[in-house]
Amino acid sequence: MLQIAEIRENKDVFAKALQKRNIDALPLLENAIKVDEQRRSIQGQLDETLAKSNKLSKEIGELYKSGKAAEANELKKQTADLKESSKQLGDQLNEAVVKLQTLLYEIPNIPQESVPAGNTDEDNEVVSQHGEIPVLHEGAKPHWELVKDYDIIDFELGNKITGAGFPVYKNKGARLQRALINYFLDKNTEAGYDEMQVPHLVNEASGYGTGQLPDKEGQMYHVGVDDLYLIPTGEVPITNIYRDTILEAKDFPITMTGYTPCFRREAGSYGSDVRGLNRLHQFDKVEILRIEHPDKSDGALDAMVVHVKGILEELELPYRILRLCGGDLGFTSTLTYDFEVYSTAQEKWLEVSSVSNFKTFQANRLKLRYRAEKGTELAHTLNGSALALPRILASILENYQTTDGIKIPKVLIPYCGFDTID
RNA sequence: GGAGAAGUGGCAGAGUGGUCGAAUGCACUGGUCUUGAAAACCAGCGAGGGUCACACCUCCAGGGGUUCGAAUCCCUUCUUCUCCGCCA
Repeated sequence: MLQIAEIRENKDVFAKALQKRNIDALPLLENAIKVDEQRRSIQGQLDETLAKSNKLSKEIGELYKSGKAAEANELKKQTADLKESSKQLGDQLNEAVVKLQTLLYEIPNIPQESVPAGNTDEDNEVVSQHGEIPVLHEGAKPHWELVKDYDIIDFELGNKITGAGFPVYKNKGARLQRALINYFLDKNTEAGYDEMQVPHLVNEASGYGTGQLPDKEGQMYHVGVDDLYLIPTGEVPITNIYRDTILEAKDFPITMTGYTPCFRREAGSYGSDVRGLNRLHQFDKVEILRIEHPDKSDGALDAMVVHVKGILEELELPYRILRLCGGDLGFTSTLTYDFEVYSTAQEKWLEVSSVSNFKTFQANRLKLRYRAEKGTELAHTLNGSALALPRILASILENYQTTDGIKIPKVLIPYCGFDTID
């Protein structure tokens, strides 16, 4: 959520930057400013009323103490009006605050200068491409056939137990899955990220903190009886560790990693995009997060990109890096790099990581600040996947297939304990 | 799940209807002293709104209520602790 004080000062700049998202934000911003003015005016009146009644109350107290009960009772009569109007003003203030809040929730984050203009994922800018796209043997198959042939992932079983999008990983498939999680966590902790193991269900406040609520409510599974949400990403619980926190400047940077399953309803998805492992209701992901001083967040994003590159290089998968265009940029992000791995058998690029700088957008909701020279300032938050499992798994299976079985990438062999799936 | 107790500033811990945004100690910051450090002493030190800056307003787990006035009384939710029960 943007800060109203910032909006007040940078209305036109913000509106211009938001054009990259193909929205005309000026009316939204102006409306927010208007409501904020109302809010401040009401607040002023309320404060004045409260100041008066505070003063009266003090006088009444002193009169009682000095035994002048009659005079005190006289003053009491004056408080009734004040009480009534402060109640009314309080209600009005509340209304204005909620209204402002609602408006602010609707305004997405300001894209950075470098974000390219564009509408859809076709307009994303390819920053770089790496690795060799392998030439597969005759009759190479997409992963959903391979997993059947080798009996390592069973979608039908998942259907039986739960429903579509909840696969069962079997034997070497399960082992490879575990290997990937451990490998990713090791890479991240070697790079200095502190490993966290967090709850997989979160409360409403956490959902608001990272921005899943109120707008993406439909994407999360909700446990009604206990009013808890299954996490759609580890970002939610891990970032919320620092909700309502004031850091010291020396605490920066805070770097964390964690493995969690992720649960997404994916309402409205269909077609070949959801085939096999391409889109699931439950999947595994290892996440990296950083909390940074505002001066350092741009550099931190670059460092995260380098880190994810390193992992993909080790896995020897062909990949490319995209800078998301304004139309494809997530609501809460100022700048996002997507990593896509090439699936040779499907002949398409699969997104395996998304690395973003949210600047103060999440921190404002989280009330995540640090002590600055004077007062407190909002910190910057960043996160990225390092990495999401299913599509990495899919591309390993597809790109490493041979007529003698599926080879395991060298770095994973020690984690798996085997070098071929056959 | 049942019974009881409790939730106050970074931490510890006073405060049970007015002068309390809150004693005191620790921690922290600045200063004096010292060759330097420690100790001692002096000063400062929560957050949010508001203002050019003050003033002023709000916040003592969350929400609601009583009262001229609430950290303090009442209701409710949450959390923690103790005992009992159940249990991976």
